[in-house]
Amino acid sequence: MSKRTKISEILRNEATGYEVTVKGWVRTFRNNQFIALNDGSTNNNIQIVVDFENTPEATLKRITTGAAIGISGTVIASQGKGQKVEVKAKTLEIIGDSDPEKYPLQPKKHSLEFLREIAHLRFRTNTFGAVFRIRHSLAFAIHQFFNDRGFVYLHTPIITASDAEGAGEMFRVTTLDLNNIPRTETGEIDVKQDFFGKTTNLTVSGQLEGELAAMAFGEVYTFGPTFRAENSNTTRHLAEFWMIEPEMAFYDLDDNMDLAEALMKYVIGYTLTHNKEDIDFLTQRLLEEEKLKPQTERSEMNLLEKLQFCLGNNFERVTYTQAIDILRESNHNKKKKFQYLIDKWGADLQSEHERYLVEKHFKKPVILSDYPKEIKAFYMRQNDDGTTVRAMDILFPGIGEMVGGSQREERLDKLETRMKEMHIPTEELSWYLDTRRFGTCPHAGFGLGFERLVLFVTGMTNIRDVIPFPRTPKNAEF
RNA sequence: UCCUUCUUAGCUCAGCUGGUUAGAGCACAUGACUGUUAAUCAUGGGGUCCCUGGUUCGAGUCCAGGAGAGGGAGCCA
Repeated sequence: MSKRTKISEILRNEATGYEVTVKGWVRTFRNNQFIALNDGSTNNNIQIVVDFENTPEATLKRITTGAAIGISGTVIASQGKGQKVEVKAKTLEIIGDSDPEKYPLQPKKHSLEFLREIAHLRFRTNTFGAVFRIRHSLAFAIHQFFNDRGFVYLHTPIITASDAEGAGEMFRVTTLDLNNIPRTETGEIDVKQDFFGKTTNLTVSGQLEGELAAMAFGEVYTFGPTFRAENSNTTRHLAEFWMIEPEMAFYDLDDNMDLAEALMKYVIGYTLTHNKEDIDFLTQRLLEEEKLKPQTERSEMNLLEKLQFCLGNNFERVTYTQAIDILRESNHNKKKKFQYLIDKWGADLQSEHERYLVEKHFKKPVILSDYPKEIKAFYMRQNDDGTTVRAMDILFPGIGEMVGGSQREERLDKLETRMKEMHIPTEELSWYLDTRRFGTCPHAGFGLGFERLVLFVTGMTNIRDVIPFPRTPKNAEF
């Protein structure tokens, strides 16, 4: 068989009367005659019409759900109603059999939980086909966005020796024999004998390294895997996830917010034009799912409307202090409907509060800024009030924190003082402090959780369904 | 890690106050039909009722412990 044509191409141009070769995987085989074939180029299948009267019985029996087949034939206008064009098969080759008794996917609706257990096959379903094509588009659009603006894509290390970032529990990296750990005279693990001669971990953030490069290139971004050994079992946490971390010299917090908002809108807009079919499919899928819910729990907007709304409206920008006032004055708080009632300034917001602000009060993405310094990291720039820092979180409906960022403290004395207050070893991070010693400047950056972005754009609700092979506590399958 | 719900056929699920042979739809097999859209119709095979222990004449059902999964919380992206 010759070079194959992608199904997306045949369906897109709708032309007829020409010869093609298509290859893909059988979704269903109806009436001993009609194959719904999918090759992953689009969620839509192409209908193959088999001349069953002139095809060996043994071959027909091998056209089963999941089998890989190749067909050469003519693209013709379809006599049926479900599609405009179809391929009338001249030759049909079974490339890879699929035992229908053992193949777990059936032409029916499967639960997401079941598909998660067969993550190696779930790409072959409509839902996951759409999700992972969108995931690809979002990744591509992110690079496009930054490249268009002259940012340098920086690869920060995955193995790191600094454990001073305080961004959560880390995965230890070692080549020591765990059954026979070398000890020092005092009984501690002798890390000098380990591969790097010191304690090393998987990265929890590329931010500190990103800042170093920003002090040379002006604007950089990272996009890579990130690892957190937290024992989190939620629909929005993974032990291994992908994060985008831009870092920009000569930016203040407002510039930072502008960039983050522009990025989000650009990549969402990109998928709306390049993944229209997949988004339409997911929108439909969600609508059907919502039919099962009581009226009151249904969303006001469908997925497509939600994404369009997000593009057409500015994100609401409020300070932490304003947010506390809104929450405190809300009927929800007065009627004591919050599990944690808002009384005094300074407490960290619970996710019920964030959800109230985003989903009930503003009904759109919200950028919260200027948090109390006690609940934020050491590197954030201190405001003149002495109590808040130039931090910002972008909260999205249904997802919560999608972006966390800040203007960085560029003043060496202030930074060192804060590090000492928070017991961050300054000697170990001397290389980081060098940026403040040699040509320091105002700068800012943020971290965007890639899977959370994919969650929002696809309308999926569990983060394990938007990464091919999720790593979570007690689970590293595939 | 905490709270909570769940675990019955390949999948989705029913199984009442404990009762004798555990059901349905889909899938699968066989046959019929042959322009079907998750094709249809007929027939058929298919079960460690998550595991361990207990209560009872009798446990899918009740109790205890364990494992796994879902949802919520904390932590965060």
